[in-house]
Amino acid sequence: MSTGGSGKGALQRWLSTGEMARLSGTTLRTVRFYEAEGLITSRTREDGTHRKFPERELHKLQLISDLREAGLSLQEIKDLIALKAGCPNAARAASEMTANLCERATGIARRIEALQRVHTELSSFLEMLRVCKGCTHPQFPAGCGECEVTAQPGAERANELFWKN
Amino acid sequence: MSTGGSGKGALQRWLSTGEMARLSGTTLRTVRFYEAEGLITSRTREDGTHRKFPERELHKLQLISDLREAGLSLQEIKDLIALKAGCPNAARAASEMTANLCERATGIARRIEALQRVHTELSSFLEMLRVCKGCTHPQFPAGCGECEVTAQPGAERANELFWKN
DNA sequence: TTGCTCCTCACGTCACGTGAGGTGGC
DNA sequence: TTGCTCCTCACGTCACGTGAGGTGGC
Repeated sequence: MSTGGSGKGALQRWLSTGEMARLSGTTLRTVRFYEAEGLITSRTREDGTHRKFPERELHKLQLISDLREAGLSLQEIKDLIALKAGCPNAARAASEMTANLCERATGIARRIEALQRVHTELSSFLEMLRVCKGCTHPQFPAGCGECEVTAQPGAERANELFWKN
Repeated sequence: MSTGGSGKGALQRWLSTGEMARLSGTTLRTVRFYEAEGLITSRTREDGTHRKFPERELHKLQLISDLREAGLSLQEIKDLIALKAGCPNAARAASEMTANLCERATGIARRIEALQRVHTELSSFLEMLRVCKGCTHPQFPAGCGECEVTAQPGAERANELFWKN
């Protein structure tokens, strides 16, 4: 891991492509792809072939990765990054960014609620399966649909999909 | 919306492709694609061309859609659906299903935490933007990196990506 | 005749995955 | 010589999106 001086005498850490991937939980391919798409930037090393990234690019990569998981497309992320430069002054940029990010935040909140519902449903279904683990009825697997155990409340959809056949 | 008798005299509702899409928050294309992939099943109507789905298939579609949002691939969902049929008895099926779903539930819980972190970070950034809306400094946009307002704790990554330039 | 909903190909797209084949320092 | 990490094409994949062109009842 190489270090070098930067402004104000702070230690500037340079990260390799592999370090970027590991520290962000992504892959080599993703790091290179995002660089090619202009989402993060690198300087080529002395050898002229290996990339080196300043630590700031790692933070950007981490947030981009999180936003992708939150459902934003790369184009939407690019648009957000370009938003400030397209505004004539700070007030305008701040209010446009606010409007856009408020929508995103609402979308993410909805997504969180949806995931919590799935998690709850899977938990109910797992609760039912605890009973099924001790099941010795000979009508398995065809008769499970008629079994009273599968009436576990909150697990209806999981039962339809995974258990009733 | 057509109805017809089924066993036990219960009303059997049949849903069109469009109704399936609307009620599950997916698209016509997705409904047809999942049917082609064997994830849901339909009967062809009297006219021989339009699909009709029993209500049970809607519930399956809804859960499949939720699981997709939760990060599972269609292959992983197919494997879960096929799991029971590949087991010799109920106890075995229940414990294999439990092991698999516990992993999924943990993954979903991790995903929820990740989304909550992004949401918190965006909220901190939005908090900062409230100050920026009243900004009249002439150094916009290049000087924002040196502005003390951008030191808002918890919004470091969002600042790097969207604001400091 | 217009409008609505459904249909079947079939090519396009997005965000990477996955080899193939090669380099460079310990 | 082996092993590790990095590299550049370039084709493949997954889960649909998106027209093109057509049907059928109000």
